[in-house]
Amino acid sequence: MAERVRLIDVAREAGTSVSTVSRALNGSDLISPEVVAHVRAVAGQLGYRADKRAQEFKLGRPLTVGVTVPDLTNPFFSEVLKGLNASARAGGYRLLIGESSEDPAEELRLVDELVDYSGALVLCSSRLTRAGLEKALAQPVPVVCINRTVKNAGVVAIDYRAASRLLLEHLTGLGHRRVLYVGGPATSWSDGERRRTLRRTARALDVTLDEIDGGWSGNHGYDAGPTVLHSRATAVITFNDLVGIGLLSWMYDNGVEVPSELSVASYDDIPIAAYSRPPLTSLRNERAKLGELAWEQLTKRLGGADWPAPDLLTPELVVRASTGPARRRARIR
Amino acid sequence: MAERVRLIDVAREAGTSVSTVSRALNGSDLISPEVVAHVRAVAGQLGYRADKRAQEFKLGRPLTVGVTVPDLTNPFFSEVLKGLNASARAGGYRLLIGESSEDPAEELRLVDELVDYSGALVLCSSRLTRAGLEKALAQPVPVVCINRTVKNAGVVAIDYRAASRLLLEHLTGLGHRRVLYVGGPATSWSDGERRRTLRRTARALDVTLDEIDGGWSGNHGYDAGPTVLHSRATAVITFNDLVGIGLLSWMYDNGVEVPSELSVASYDDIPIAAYSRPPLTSLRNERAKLGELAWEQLTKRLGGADWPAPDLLTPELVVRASTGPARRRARIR
DNA sequence: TCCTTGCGTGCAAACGATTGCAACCGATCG
DNA sequence: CGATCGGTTGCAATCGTTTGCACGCAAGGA
Repeated sequence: MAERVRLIDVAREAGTSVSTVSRALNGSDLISPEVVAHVRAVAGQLGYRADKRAQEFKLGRPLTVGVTVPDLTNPFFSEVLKGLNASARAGGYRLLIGESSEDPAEELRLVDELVDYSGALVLCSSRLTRAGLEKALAQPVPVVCINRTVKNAGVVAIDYRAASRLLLEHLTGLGHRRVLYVGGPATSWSDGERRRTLRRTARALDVTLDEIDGGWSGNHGYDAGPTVLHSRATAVITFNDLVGIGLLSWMYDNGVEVPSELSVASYDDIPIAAYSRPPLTSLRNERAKLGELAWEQLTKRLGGADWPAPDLLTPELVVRASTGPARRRARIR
Repeated sequence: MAERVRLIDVAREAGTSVSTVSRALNGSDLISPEVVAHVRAVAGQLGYRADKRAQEFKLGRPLTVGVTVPDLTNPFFSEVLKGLNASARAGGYRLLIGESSEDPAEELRLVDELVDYSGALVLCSSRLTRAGLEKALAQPVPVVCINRTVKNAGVVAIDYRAASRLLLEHLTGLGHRRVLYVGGPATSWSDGERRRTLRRTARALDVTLDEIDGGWSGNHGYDAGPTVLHSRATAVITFNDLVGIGLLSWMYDNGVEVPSELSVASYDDIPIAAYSRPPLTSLRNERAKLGELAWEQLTKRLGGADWPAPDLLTPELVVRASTGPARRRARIR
């Protein structure tokens, strides 16, 4: 811990004025090379670091992007953040991260707070109500939504239509005709999309689709075990891998063989999905890319352009051992 | 997206001066209640929001805490961040998060950058070299290290001595006399601590301890499978749960029964550990609490006090099905 | 020699908020 | 009726940096 060195200290030491120092350090061209060298040397020696707060303050625009995520501990969001963070930093911006704990009210509070510090907002899998979202969009900064489509904002999302089709076609290919969807958080737009596209595709493929409510974590999946068992479905699709892994765990504890008695597949393909038992069939999506695209949209918008068209990312099905041929008849216990 | 409302706009609208508005909004006591009410009303109606950058700039100290973590996608770090974030926000600070991707050089770069914006630094499981750490501590802001002990800084860490003892006593209680440790990243201080304390405790308990190198993720554990199998150990301790789950997965793929043929235990107890197959015996630690304690140390220090004594958190062993009685003889294949 | 030209430099004004200090007001007291 | 005082309010300085503008000075042309 030492004292901060300011521009004026460098100026004094270099025997010149603050403006000269500023220009020398910022590489203005209307200044002599020798002075630049000298000032640079003095600044380096004194360990001068520009006060970014003062700098940004003067320059006007905040070089910060506020981001909200429902849950920091979910690998899906961490990886989106990873991608966004990398891109934003490369563009000279930094991230201010807020976690809403899956709570719409808290998310609204976060938006309200982040906007005070940020020049732009990214809402990742926003759990906001329609009205809340309107309010967020009314803020004096551009907003990008990841995994939620909305007007007057940037949109980057996973193509759930393609996703659901991949899943269901894989399952029908294995002979499944009755599929159960274990849902996610009620406030999740992406859960809604998954349901909508699954229904639609199921109709097209002549598959019977049942749905139950679930949640976003392992225990939600585990708790769904009994209901799943008593359903007449031969295959289950879970909201995400954590739910899927929880469900697999219940099946294991209760002696249900996967996939011979029941197939399980899921969305997201987080890394640990490859190491569940059996390894989970899941939809791989480029999460980091979601973050990168969000940043791209933002830069375009900050550059003065209109919002570009939504970016849709098509996932890829990773088939593992948790899905297999359907049994001819429903399980009987 | 609307125009920003400034203090002067409110002043004009309320027919008063900026100082009065400022005082009214900040609750100064030398101002008449009616004016306060009026100004508040006008400000609210205009949707005034103080420019935090200007505010902080004027006030001098940055209300930001910079944090580095090796890997955002590791649930351990996400939860530490969760705790730290909650405490810091309650204290009026916000978090600037940097991810080093387990790379010491990148971490150093991050520290360098974060310090420009932050009034304090928290290094979470710092992978910095000794020299790098010295450099970080020379920055003009207070620094707290989570899971790394160091002088002239705040320290919050898990009590690995107690942790290792809990693990080894559990295993010896089950009759294991030969234990293998599958290690973590070479740059990890906590891996060093785990090794050191395991060795020491093993000696005390008269257990033979072997060690191999591993890593921090599921595939590191999976890849360690063959080596583990050919070792003569009857029990394995892994660097963390991800490694443990990866190892379990290999054992499953290769027909090794856990725990009858091999016991597996681990550090951290991330949520998904309960849903591996078999569920993983692991050391639960209060990760969020690590973040909270880090904040506490920081506030004390920012308040002018010296660094308090290091906080050590004792973990709790959660026994699940991945550990069981040792076989009488080493596995033969 | 004087005036232009142009480069290099410094002065001072911003950015938006906070705050010490002085000014002002009405009321009370001598 | 004038001085004093407590309670409110506004003026202006300030935080550290950037930048428009004006100034100084040397060189070159008339």
